[in-house]
Amino acid sequence: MKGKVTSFDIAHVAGVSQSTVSRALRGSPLVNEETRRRIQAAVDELNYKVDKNASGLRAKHTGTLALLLFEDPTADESHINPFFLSMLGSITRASAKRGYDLLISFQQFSLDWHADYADSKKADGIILLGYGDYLAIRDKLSKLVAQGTRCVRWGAVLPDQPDVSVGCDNLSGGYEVTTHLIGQGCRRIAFLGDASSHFPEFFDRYRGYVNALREAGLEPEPLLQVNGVSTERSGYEAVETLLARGVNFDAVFAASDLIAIGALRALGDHGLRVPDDVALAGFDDIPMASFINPPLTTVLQDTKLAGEILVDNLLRLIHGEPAESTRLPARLIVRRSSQRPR
Amino acid sequence: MKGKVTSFDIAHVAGVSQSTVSRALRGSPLVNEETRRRIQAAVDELNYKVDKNASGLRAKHTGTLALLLFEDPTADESHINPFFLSMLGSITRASAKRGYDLLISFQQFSLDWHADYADSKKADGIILLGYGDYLAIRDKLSKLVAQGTRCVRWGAVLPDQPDVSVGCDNLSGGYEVTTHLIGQGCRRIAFLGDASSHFPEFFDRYRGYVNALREAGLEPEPLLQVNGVSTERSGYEAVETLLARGVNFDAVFAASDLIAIGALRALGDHGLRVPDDVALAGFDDIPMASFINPPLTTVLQDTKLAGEILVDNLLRLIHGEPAESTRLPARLIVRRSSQRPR
DNA sequence: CTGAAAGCGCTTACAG
DNA sequence: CTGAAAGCGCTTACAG
Repeated sequence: MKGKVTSFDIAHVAGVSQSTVSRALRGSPLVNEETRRRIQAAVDELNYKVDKNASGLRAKHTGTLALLLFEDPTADESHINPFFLSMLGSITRASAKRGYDLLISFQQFSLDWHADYADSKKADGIILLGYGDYLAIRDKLSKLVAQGTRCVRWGAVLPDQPDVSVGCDNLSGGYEVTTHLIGQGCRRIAFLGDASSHFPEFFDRYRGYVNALREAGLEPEPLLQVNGVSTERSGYEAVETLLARGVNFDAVFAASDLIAIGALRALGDHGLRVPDDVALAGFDDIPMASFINPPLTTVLQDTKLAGEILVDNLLRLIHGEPAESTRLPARLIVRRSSQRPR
Repeated sequence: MKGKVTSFDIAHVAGVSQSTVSRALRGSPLVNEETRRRIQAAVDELNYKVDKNASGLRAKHTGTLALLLFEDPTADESHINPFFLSMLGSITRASAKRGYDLLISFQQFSLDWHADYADSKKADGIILLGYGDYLAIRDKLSKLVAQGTRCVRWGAVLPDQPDVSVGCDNLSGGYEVTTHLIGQGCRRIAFLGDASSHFPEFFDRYRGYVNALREAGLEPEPLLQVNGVSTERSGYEAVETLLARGVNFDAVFAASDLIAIGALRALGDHGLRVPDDVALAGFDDIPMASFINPPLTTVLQDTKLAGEILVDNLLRLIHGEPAESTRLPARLIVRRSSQRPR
């Protein structure tokens, strides 16, 4: 077909200079209303679109945001954590609403993800999303920020972090779940999930759990905590570890819903009924949580709000404005899995 | 900080011309091994990345693919169909593996999605994904293809379609589900989902259902078919419609798992047990399908393979090679929801 | 195998 | 309010 239509073609049709076309299209106030109208007419007629590469090259910004979804390498490759999937949906909508495109990329946690995006001018800023070893990426984060890369992270809000993050109030979430389990009469509550500063979100949930126990006059037992990442398999194995230890427990607080779902299976396979023999609770409120049997008690994180704040903070950074890390409220959702017979 | 590092900086450090740097980086065979090594060293040292905007502008391609996920406007806004989410995951991985970035965009079905992407040179080609009224977008598809836009679609493979698509064998999927239900002793099988050429995937599933019925000497009854889109709400309402019609049924074949899940709830709310009173089957095998109670009989579509073929076909189109529409096998997964007591 | 040079389509000072 | 012109950082004929 005929060559691509450029701003020069528009200029020709509208009887103005190319500079004026560019100004009009960028919404500059310096353009006469009548002129603007003529240009718009030509644009519509020729179905013209600004070439993003050219404008990006010249103006040094791209109008796109990059979402790096990094996954724990131990996770099952074929399924993405549903929780991140809903974050992804909400981030996509939030950026679209603000006129930005979203580039998405799945990263193995181990790879050199930091250099990839903003550096090559594909995006104006990046959003980091995923579970993983925080301590392992901390230095990269610092370097990124020092280099002037605009980035925001979904995850724990820590006192001395180098970057801007948005996360949920994991501490109070963990506290509420545990308090609820105690209220159901549980006294020996296991915690399934890593509990170290490598995984600060899980750690905060764990600390909330410890706080609740202590408040009720209970002491946390090391044998009741089993490390694990956010996968069903990990949850399944954690329960088997617990069982192999021969320790008694009347409730399981899983650090994520995926862990809880795996735990539920393992409990069932070992003849333990939920909630009759063991009360169970998770964290995240993924869509599946309300569909499993019994429906899972868990903690809802507001992904819609999170996506919007993440994008807003990133845009603020891009525009050179200050942005603050934000901790979103966590809301306990009680379902059947934790309701003990009285 | 110091200005951005460009290919000229690399040329300077490596002691060659900028053209040679560009050639080396693009993998041209015209570059001496030793020269290439020097250039690579300089690239590593300065942490240089090719500017995508500049290369895209010059070379007229972007190295990115766009994924347009369009949703039925009637669908619940906050949740994306889990099936498309897994397609999204597999498409993302497939494009990454082939060195392309993925731009994603959620479109309201009604909007002017066709013009948005390839036109503005943001992507080399687009992938269309989503349920929706096929007849309504057909003209747009034709126009797109006529304009020379490279695009592939996930969906029904139709005899006279203007574009290249990849879909599953919905006809045989529908046939197998229905045959299975008949094998369980069901004789009055309801079909929940639109059955018209507006929704060719559902329609093919319906036609498979009809074929299976006829083969068994049963005649499809209009009263046993209820229109609906792929949402839980729609499934819930479809069952209520069925009940309101006062028609007898001993099985429900839902055109998608989401519909089946809604139907399951409605059946339960009306005191009907699955599978004892009514056998139930869905389509898609979303992750939830195996977690609900009872686990759902459904049809598995291989999303991993689908994503790869979609991307491969699109790249073929981009490179000016011919690409063929592909129909993927559908596999019946029998779970408890359809197993009638004998 | 390598270099000098044109040009991709914009944006944005600069000069009216 | 508008135009002429420079230049963003590459790729790719063209000429050795």
